[in-house]
Amino acid sequence: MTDSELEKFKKVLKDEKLKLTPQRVEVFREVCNSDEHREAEEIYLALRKRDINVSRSTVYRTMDILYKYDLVQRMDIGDGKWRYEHWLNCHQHDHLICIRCGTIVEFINTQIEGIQKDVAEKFNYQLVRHVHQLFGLCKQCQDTPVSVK
Amino acid sequence: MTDSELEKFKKVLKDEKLKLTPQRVEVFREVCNSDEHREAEEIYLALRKRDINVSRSTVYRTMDILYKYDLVQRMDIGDGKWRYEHWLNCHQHDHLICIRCGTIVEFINTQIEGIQKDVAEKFNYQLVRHVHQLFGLCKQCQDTPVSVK
DNA sequence: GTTCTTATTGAGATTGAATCTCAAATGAGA
DNA sequence: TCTCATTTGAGATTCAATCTCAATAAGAAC
Repeated sequence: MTDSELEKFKKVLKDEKLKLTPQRVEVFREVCNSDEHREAEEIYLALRKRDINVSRSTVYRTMDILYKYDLVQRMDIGDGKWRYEHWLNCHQHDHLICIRCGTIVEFINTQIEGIQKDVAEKFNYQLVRHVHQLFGLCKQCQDTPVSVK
Repeated sequence: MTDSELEKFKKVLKDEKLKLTPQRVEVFREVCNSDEHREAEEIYLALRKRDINVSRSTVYRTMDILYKYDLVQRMDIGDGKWRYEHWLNCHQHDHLICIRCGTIVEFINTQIEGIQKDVAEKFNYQLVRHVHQLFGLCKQCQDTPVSVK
């Protein structure tokens, strides 16, 4: 977590009249210091592993705040769990997801962004956000035979 | 539900050694005879409304079969519920979703399909499926002021 | 048509991620 | 330092989906 990230977080809390608590800072730090796409539960467990005591409830509530004020991005790959990734200083990107091992890779394609705008315009929709996920087998999983027990 | 749709369903059941039950046929009929994107619960309620008694469990289980054998398509718009649409004789398409009223519109863009293939290839992923959803405000919701109570 | 076997159904219990409740603790403005 | 609204933690609750299991029914064999 860089100083500027922390300052941005403090500013959001101040602007929204939310309190700066050690728990919120620790949750934000945990998210900033990882490039993974993790579930709330994984973030909670990572904090516990570092002997930082923040309740599950507070992790969920803090993730809601971070998402609401654009300090993290979240994604849903269809398994009923939100996955979070740090978002400050990031560019808009989409995801390639391995259906076997779960590896998530980010991709950027400006051409698609333009087409999306055209499609929305054609249907008279005012575009707000989008979800674009490609599911497949990563190289390693293509080359690894499925284990048979 | 056309005869050919029913025949296709019967063929799948036969091929997979699954039994042709009145409940399964009624669930399939209900899905075929609507162009909406509905949740399992909505399909269950629609059946009840027509005085067709199929349990909630059976609706869920039948939707699993229909999805598994490509007789319906399903989508997840991030609210934790699967939405199903009939799929036979349909072309691959993606969705525009109104974030206020929930209206779902389908769109097809062959250009994006090509780009997706390129992206997957670039990252050495063997593309299996994709999710592409555009969220925004439909024309009507743009023009309707938010009601204040 | 009858019998037999196995799959299917229905009702309710269970799961699991996320949200809610509420008493106790704590920021932060005065 | 005082005050008070906000936040926290622990456990209860929600809700879609899945599981369990006894009763039922499909459909193959005869």
